[in-house]
Amino acid sequence: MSKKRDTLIATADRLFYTEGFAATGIDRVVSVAGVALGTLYRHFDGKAGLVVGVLDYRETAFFARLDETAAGKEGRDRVLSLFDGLLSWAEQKPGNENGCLFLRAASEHPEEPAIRTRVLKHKKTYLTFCRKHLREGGWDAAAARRLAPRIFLLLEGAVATCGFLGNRIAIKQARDAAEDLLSQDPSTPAMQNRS
Amino acid sequence: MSKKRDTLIATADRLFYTEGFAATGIDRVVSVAGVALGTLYRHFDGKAGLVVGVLDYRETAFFARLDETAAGKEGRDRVLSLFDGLLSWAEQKPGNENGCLFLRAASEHPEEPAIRTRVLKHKKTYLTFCRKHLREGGWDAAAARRLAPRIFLLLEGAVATCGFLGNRIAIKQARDAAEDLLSQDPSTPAMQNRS
DNA sequence: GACCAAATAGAACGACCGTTCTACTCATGA
DNA sequence: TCATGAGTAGAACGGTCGTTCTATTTGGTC
Repeated sequence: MSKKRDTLIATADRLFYTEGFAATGIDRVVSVAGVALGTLYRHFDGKAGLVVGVLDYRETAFFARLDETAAGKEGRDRVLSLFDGLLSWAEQKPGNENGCLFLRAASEHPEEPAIRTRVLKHKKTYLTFCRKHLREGGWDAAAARRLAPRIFLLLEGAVATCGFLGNRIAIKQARDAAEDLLSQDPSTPAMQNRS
Repeated sequence: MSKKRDTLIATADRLFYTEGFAATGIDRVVSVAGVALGTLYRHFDGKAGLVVGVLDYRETAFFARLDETAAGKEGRDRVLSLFDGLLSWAEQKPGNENGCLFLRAASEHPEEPAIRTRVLKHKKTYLTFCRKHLREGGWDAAAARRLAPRIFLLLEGAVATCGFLGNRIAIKQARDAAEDLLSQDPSTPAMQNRS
């Protein structure tokens, strides 16, 4: 909508991720963004509102990237593409190995209901997103419901360990584990076709 | 060593974990601990020193718990006991679902070398710890080196998702995945015994 | 009893924080 | 033409932060 608003979100997103929420002052955000302080308060409900705005922006961009990477893939590849999309997202900018911004936002604002509920909503959406890709990959509803939390856990584990193992290795480990997990499960589409 | 020092660390550990590092002031720590401000500065090199002290304390307590849980277990159970130990650690106190304190410390102090190197050291120790348990469970050096990062990733993923799925479910998912992963690997001790 | 290290309370510091407010500019459209 | 809404610069606010310092008291140990 508003150009200034977009600039503020993009700037805050970058600063929050590289320097942390508490360590990034509101003055710093507006100064780097080249926007007046009053403008920020016109668009957002204080700093907490800005944080929520950043998370909204992140979520749509992230899931769009995953959908983009999954386009055209079928069967097991469609599920594994979640890891490929995550890798492309993580390598978007150098130094993108500081963990999940949503979890960091929640842990830095334990008493901010607006932020915590926003993070919870994101994780719920993420889990549903995994289940949807399993369905689209050929798994039935029951299998998708059973396997989705495992895929989700591997994705979250990959992000958490990126800072230590590096993006490439961490996500590859998770992807390989997911591959084993999918091919070993008795309800994989391949097995269903065989019977 | 010093009783006051221990009290400060235990108090800071609790406050840092439940409320975050930046949100927990030094005044708050000494007030809750019932210790004078000067005493804190006699024992620690400022707030950053206190953070490192807390991480040191956490690491020894955590690995001690894992070793305790692994005692007497053999083969695959010895490796899977890492997840049981993690669960018992997480359920030690109610509300212990706020992610890994080490990763949170690193992400809240991006420009504090003492803290970041301490966190890096911890994760390296953790990975080595996983490898050691694989060796003690009967895997050879090469297999342990190959499987350890995967076990590590599952453990980290479990901690990351505890806040969303709950301790019990998150750790169970990770444990089950590890079980599949170990039994599927061609170099498991059980397979070696069979040949 | 004298000594010394540890612990205490509390003030003071400079710096930064998030937020609010005022006064001014500027473009757009009725 | 002028009313309106968005943006700007900058001051001011009360508060909190981490750190340092002083002055005093405790608790053992020679």
